[in-house]
Amino acid sequence: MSEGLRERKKRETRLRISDIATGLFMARGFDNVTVAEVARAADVSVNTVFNYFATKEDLLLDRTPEVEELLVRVFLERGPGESVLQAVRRDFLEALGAGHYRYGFHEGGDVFIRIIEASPSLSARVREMNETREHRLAEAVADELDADPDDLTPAVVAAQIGATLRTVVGYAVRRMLAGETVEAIAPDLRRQAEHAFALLEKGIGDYGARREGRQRS
Amino acid sequence: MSEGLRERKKRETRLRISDIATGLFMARGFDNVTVAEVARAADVSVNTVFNYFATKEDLLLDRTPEVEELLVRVFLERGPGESVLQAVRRDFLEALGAGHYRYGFHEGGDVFIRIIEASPSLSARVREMNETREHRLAEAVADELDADPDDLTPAVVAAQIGATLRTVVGYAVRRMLAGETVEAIAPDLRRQAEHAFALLEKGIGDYGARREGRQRS
DNA sequence: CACTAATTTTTAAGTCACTGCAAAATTTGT
DNA sequence: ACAAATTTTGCAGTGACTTAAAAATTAGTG
Repeated sequence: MSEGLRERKKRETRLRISDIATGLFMARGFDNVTVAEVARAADVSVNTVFNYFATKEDLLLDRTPEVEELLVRVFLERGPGESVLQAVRRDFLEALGAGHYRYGFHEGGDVFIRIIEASPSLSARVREMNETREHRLAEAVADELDADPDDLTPAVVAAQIGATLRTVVGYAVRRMLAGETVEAIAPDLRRQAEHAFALLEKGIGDYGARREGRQRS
Repeated sequence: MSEGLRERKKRETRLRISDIATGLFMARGFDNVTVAEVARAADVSVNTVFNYFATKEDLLLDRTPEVEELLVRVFLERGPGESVLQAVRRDFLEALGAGHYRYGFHEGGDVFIRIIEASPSLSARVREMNETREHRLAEAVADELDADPDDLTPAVVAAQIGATLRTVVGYAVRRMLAGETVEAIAPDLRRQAEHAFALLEKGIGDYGARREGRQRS
């Protein structure tokens, strides 16, 4: 009784709609494709589309939950003695080195970036995503360090880390929009990231560092 | 030949629409008021409303340009030896002390905050505003220090300052939504701001400090 | 004042995301 | 095979926003 016909069909339909929508968006841009077209191409009614996806933006940005939890995960899985900032920087650089570009959403290359950058509503969505990503991190940090509810430090640190990350990613985005590949940018990007995080680290110090002999993972 | 009838009427009409819209939004919330209602109350057609304001959000957030240039102005007018961060912090604390709450948009008290917080599209607009505010600051800093185009430092610093500011303001907003007045929050807010900026300062140091004998204002 | 050009306002018709609801189709368990 | 639960669809909105052309207003000139 792992999965009934109903569940399977739902999963398939959802995936089909999302895939077809993404394809159309890539081919013609987000704002030049209507939900009705997506529905027609996926052979469902418009209402069914909205049954699976709350907004048109969700058709493309379906993995936002993962992105929003990314920093929390990195924080919770950080090594002994590693500070919040150290963990994020390490994970970012690892991702960069491994070619897994999880910080620029999607491994699809610059196609997604172009779609998002060209659409105001998608850009707005990404900003929202960044915000909640920082809020989640702040929560997690405050929680694990059981900080005083009136202590803004977790929120400040999370926001500053998020700001740094966004700036560095923004740099990469700009160069990718100019036509360069991730591989071509990587060395510069690494340098910029190290510099940007260093700028922040001297201020944050070891705040949030997990104490030795108390680590989780 | 200071101002013809036509210009005066335009100015008046624009102001009337904006004022009436703001009044309606305050009374019944942003999403419970249609543009058609605003138009009817202002005794113009819907198209005239859109003639003056590009979006419904602009009916309320009409002063965004000022907010977006705020940090640039503070930066450009900073005193001798004062760093970017020092200037922003000083201006923020001055505003707080003087009761001029220009960092929490509008002196109207918590009413605006409530309207904005209750409306997703307005919140999105505020996020966008914050972003361009940081971009403007980054531009101005890079410009005045004539930084290398590949130097991310101005952008990183601007983003981190913006993040800090947003966090502190967010703290105030939360307490105001809980019913407290600005005056009641002020002391805590001051302390939090000093702490948050201190957190950042140790990392930023004197970056962006105007060199002695070279100031502008 | 009269008359024309420029500008603003309105009217009308439409697009598109998204909602609510009831009917129809499908799946499930028995 | 039948009834209950669930999913899909059709239909009729709502509301922000666009476009284009007609109508009203204002400006400038003789």
